Amino acid sequence: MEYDIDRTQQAENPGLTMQNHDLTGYFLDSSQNTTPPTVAEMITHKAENLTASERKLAQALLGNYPMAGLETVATFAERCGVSAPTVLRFASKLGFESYPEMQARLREELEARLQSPLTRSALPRNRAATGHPMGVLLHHMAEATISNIRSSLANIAPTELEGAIDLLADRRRSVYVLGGRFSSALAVYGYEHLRSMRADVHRVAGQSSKWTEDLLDIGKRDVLLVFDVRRYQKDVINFAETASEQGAKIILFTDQWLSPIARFARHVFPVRIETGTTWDSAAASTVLLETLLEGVGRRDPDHVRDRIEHLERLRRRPLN
Amino acid sequence: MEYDIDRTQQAENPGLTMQNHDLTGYFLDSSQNTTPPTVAEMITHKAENLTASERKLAQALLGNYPMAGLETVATFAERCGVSAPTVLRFASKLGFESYPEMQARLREELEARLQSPLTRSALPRNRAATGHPMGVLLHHMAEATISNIRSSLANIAPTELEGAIDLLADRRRSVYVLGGRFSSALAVYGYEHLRSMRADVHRVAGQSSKWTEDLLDIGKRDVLLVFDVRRYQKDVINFAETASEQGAKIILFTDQWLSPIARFARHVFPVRIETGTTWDSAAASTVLLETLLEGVGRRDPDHVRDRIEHLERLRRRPLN
DNA sequence: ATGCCTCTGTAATGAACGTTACATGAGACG
DNA sequence: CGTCTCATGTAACGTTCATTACAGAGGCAT
Repeated sequence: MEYDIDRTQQAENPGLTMQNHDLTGYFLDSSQNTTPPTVAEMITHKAENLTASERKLAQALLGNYPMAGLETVATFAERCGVSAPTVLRFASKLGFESYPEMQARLREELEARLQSPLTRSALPRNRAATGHPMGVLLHHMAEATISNIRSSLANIAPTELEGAIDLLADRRRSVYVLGGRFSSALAVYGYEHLRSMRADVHRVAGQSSKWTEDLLDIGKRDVLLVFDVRRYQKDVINFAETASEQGAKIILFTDQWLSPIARFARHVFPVRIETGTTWDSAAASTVLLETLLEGVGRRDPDHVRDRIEHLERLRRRPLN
Repeated sequence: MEYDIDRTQQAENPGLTMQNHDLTGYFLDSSQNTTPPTVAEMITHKAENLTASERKLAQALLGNYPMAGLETVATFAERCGVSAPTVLRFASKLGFESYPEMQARLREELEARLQSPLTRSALPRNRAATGHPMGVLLHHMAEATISNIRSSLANIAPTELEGAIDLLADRRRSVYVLGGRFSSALAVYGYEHLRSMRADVHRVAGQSSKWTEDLLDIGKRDVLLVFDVRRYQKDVINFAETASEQGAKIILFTDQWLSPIARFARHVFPVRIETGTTWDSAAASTVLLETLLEGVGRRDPDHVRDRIEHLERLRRRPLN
């Protein structure tokens, strides 16, 4: 949903430290060569300058890449029959400030590699099949999204879903729905459905300065359904935090790197959002939301049916 | 220099001490299963016995599997908003003697997965089999939606998509976005994206009596992007008809039975919306919309990039 | 409302870690 | 043969880690 200029997310490790949302550097150098070199590349690049012991380390790392480098200094050194300081000198010679920094880089590479097993392979396969570029795009988006849906929903614990349903189906609780810039569409969608199933559903919308008024009423019996994917929005986070402090139960839809709201949330649903294109996708989130809503509806089908019938009757008699 | 076979140095007591965590039933029923259960499976197995905080950890780990579990206790805890001891209790409840032991297991899984190049994403396979009703629902929704996406996008003519992209990417045209009750979420989503890519995008929203004011300005150079699925909304149809009479080009997202708007529309995108549940699904429409938006973005990537960069710069300088 | 019990965070502790300074050893060249 | 240099290991340091004990908080049944 948020524009993800930096499609290959290993560049700045989006979730761990969401420190700077500065994307200027990316734009300026314009070319597509923005991904930092992999550790493997760094090794081959520096290969000639390595000493004998360091070459042993290099070979071991490349041979069991990248897992060997994710172990402790002592273990890695022991495995290769060298001492700990040699490992540190090795890392430093590659250009890292510290050993943990090298590990962080290795982890990022690994994460990127694990995240898109299907996404990456989807595009090359069908290029021949449909000659038209738009046909290719259609197919790519379909497959990427399907991959996201599969892996997202497979990773949702049924009991977790059930817990969220319990909260939303509890008619004694008020429900507040909130989303960020792009995820507000999900908020709208969830709001309209909940509204058709139960009373006392509120949408937190408009200028964020007006949200404060909603905070007035949120108490410990209430539920906040909030959508927040990268890049996580400050105002949304603050709202959730305050609501949490006032005792509200929070249900969070976010991406796999977890919005900071996850800290206050009672139920967290991480969803895959990448499609290998410029923008992130809301499709998998939509499916999960629909699943959640369906679950809410099934909790008390009679009540929902009566309510919708009532609504239909009212619609037939217009106000003006 | 030789690799140490016994990589996990705590293997001195291979399993003697983990008797108290009862896994016997689990091991026995799975026939010739010689490989130890994955951590993911252990989580699923113990899901019901987990406390609220522990469930957050479980969700986070499954959502970013298995990298999240390879971080330090403190980091993992911080990300999920729980304390370090909770993480340790979580690991212990899963049946591990210590946190590093769980990490070792995760590493082994990862290593095994990396070695086979055609790694099927190991995760999605097992969840549907769990008898939990919510697990069944999740699986059903996922498969139904996937089927919708496949058949919807396969039936979209690439040239039709391209025509719509041409209209939306043409910056000389104004764009108006409109949706019905439930499809307004799609309208919001499309609006926000278009808005970030180009100027002169308008959302037709609020009370339908106020829509008339928008009609004042809509002329034959303009584009109406409208979402209308069953049950087709009278006010939306009327708006589209009038816009059409004033010469606006209409792009319609609808379901396979076609909203009446299809008769005035220049580009019609019918999407499957049925999932066999109480409500229709917007997921396939979302994917198609995202495809369309991606296409618009690619039409003039430099302009989009500059615009977003500008937006970022403005964001960094808040108004108040 | 009251008391019990489970869940959860705080704070302290010992161990393991990455890191550094320094000593030792091997090889190169005069 | 001596000395200089670079590679490497040893040992000690401060830091960060996982872990544990304990006390407070929150929910639930009575």
